[in-house]
Amino acid sequence: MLDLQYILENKEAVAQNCENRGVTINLERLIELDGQRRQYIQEGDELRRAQKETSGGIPKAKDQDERQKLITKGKELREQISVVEANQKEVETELRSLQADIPNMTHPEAPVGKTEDDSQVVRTWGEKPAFDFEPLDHVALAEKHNLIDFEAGGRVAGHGYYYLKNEAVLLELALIQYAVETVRKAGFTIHTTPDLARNDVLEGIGFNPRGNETQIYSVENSDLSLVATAEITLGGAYRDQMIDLDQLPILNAGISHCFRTEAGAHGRATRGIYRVHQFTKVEMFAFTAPESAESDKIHEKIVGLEEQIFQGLGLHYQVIDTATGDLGGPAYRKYDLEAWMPGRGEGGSYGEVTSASNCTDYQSRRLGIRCKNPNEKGTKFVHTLNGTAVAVTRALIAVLENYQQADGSIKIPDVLQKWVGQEKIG
RNA sequence: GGAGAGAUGGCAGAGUGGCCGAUUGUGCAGCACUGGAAAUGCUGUGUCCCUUAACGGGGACCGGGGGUUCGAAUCCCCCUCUCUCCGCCA
Repeated sequence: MLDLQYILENKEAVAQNCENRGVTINLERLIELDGQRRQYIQEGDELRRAQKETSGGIPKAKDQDERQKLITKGKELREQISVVEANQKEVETELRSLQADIPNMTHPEAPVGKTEDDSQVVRTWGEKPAFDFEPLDHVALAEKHNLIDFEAGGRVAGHGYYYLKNEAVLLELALIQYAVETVRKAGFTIHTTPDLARNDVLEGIGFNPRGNETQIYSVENSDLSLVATAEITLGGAYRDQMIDLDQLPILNAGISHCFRTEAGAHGRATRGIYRVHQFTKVEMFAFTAPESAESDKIHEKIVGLEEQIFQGLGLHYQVIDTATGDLGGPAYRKYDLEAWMPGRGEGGSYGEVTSASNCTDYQSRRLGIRCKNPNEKGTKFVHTLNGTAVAVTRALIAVLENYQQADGSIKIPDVLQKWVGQEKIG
């Protein structure tokens, strides 16, 4: 969330930003509540001061009469304080809820626009493969080579679940190995992380574990949810921590399963494993010093690594600078890689394979992740960034569809062969 | 799952109802001493909120939440976490 003081001092900019992002917020109400809150704080502080004075005078009271008077006064003060505190709490609850609804500010260079179509292609790499035959989509390819069992997934867990089989399993493991090796060489510390997390961690990262539109599976009779990404666990790992400035940037990466309800996504193009309820992902997560220049630099590094991974796989992609209206709440700027998927839609189309967000201090403020500069007074919230190294299902689609051959076989990308242990499927 | 112990400032560690926002040690910063250092001495040393042009003033915070009391780090209840032992287990 944004800093309350910042919101109040930059009302116009915040309002304009919400407008650009297509988010409606009630700033007037927020300002009103802030005023009420200040008033209650002042009243409460004054009452507490009086209470201290009163109770402090009791041991020094010169006689029983004065003593009793002070005790009576203290009782009255206690009553008054509890009323003021209740009012303050009520106001703060509403205030915090409004505050949490305000999205992060936006990078000045991010393209302004309401929808996905306003996003900009920053650059492209590689070329669409030229087939002298009609390419199949990944579902047909998987069926042909016995790589994915959707029926069993449906029987066991329902629509949106699947079993990988045979070389698809080897490809999953190889993609993970390849991603892990790449980010590790780039200085990221690799982790496996919990697949569940506390709800307040989810909220701190910017996910809402409840409600009709939630993307999150929650565990009944607990305050835990299945994670939608290791971003949640990698970011949450430093909850309420103070990080030394000289330890930054911290570059972490994690392998996790990702669980998504995909509520509200029914009826959209969801053939095969493009949109599923569970997949495996290698995620990068960085904590940086709280300066935009610094987090911008790491943002470029993360996008660069994503590109390195997809270039290594030999997959044509475009880099998208996401438009304001399509940014999630925590993102200050977001780049997506969209790889070419020859079997997607009519005659192929680009499909999102990675996403890299700079969330500045939006997540760290709510998670309480701070750093201290020994040369300055006070503390600051660190900046956080996240990016996909490899989301297995999406990468798998791109590999299968781009590497299909005229003879019906599927070539294994060179960089994965050492882990898959063969050069082609079929 | 059962039994017990614990959670206090960067760290260590006192404190069992008012003299405690907190003794002390250590760490850190500054100053003195020194050719320089060590040692020593002195001074300072948290976070957050409200208020103020500023100096300053006020408030909250002893794992978290509630309660008792005129007054709580201290007493009571609930929760979380950590440690030890037992059980179970990949």
